[in-house]
Amino acid sequence: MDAVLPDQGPEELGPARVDCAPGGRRGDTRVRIQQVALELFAEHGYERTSLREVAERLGVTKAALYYHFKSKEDIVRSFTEDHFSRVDDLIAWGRDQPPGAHTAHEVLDRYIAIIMEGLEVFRFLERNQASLRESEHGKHRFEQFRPRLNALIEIITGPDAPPRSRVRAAAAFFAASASCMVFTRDAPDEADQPPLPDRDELRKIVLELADDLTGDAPPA
Amino acid sequence: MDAVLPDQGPEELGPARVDCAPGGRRGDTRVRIQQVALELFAEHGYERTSLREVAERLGVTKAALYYHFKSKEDIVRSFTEDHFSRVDDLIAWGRDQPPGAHTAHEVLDRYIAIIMEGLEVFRFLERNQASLRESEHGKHRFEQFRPRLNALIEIITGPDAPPRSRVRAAAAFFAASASCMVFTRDAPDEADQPPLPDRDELRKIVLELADDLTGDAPPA
DNA sequence: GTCTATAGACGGATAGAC
DNA sequence: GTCTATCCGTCTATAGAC
Repeated sequence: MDAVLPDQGPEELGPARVDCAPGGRRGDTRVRIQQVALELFAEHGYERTSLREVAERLGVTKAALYYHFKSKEDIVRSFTEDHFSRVDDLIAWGRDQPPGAHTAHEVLDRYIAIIMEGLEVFRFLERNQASLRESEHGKHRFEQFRPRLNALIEIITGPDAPPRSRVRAAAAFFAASASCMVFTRDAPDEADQPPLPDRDELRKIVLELADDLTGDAPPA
Repeated sequence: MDAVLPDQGPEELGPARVDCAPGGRRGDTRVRIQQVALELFAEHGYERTSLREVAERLGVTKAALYYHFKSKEDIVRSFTEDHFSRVDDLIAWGRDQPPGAHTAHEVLDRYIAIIMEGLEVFRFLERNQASLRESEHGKHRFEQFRPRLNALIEIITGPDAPPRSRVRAAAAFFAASASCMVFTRDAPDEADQPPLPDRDELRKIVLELADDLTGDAPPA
């Protein structure tokens, strides 16, 4: 309902991930809610996960969640806005750079870094696109992928690029993010036959592949 | 609950799309339900779309839907199983071919054809991954993407391929399907600034890009 | 800061008339 | 084949005690 949200909790989620083992410190309830909610929303789906389940997993009641967050959507916003901010910052940075292959490479590299540091959030966004598209009264819930993708494409290709260049640039971002998701262990229980590359290797492979997509000459 | 589903309606959904203009023929209620449900599930999300909405859009009542389909999930199954069958057929075909670059190219080409002919279904699957992951009692609702992706990768790369090849093959499929989705008009209302390539051009661009990802030599 | 209790709405699904 | 009416479950969110 409200347009502005003036930071309504004790502390905000840090750089993408929080470094706390499942030990026993207190005062971190808000963060624990975010972690559990993100995990369940990504694994079982936003709509299919009730706040009762989140609360139970935390050993509290539903009502406790409403002390820390004003709604279910608000929990989502709390861990997605950081991710979107990073992409927005990247777009702003990219627009300030001199156009060319070097900037394109740098943007892809930083984009991949954002994805890999916020993998859980990205997984959630990917798998719940339909739930996040629009709120019940026609207003946008969260700013969408599309405008950001277009902005990133334009940084890579420059303005008024031919369709082929634009599609390939888009493909680079799709391939990069999807590859990071699929070739990273998701739930520990899944028995994937093929062995996964470690994260550094994966990152190198993905960056190379994205460069191949954006860097080459027009067709013969 | 039941494992087998012995075809429980008048006619089954034809090859991906049905050729009927919005005229006034009858006896097609089952197909109209599928079309409307698919459209709403893809646009607003599976969980967020109630059967009441589907029925209202069709000018019938909820109960009428239950004459044609035994549950909400069953509607989804009716238009997704055809899509998955096509992919499974492609996998079977690919395994019968002699391994090599030519087969890889053919598989990618046919995969892209499947995506582009069933774009609405694919859009639905993509945007509702979380809803389709598992049913409430731990059983798989629909066979998943992952095993099929692995099978396709192995056809492209051969068995025991190094991570780099596997990631690039996967990226080819991701990039191909996502590009088809994004560079095809979705809802007619959206005002996309950049002009879209026509479908034949898009298909050529996407196939070329997928070939680039799978076809080249190992790194220097 | 967390609890109990409940309001209030809406969902999927079914029974049975026509 | 479609309708009316309804059952029963679950959900988000809130009120108010401690």
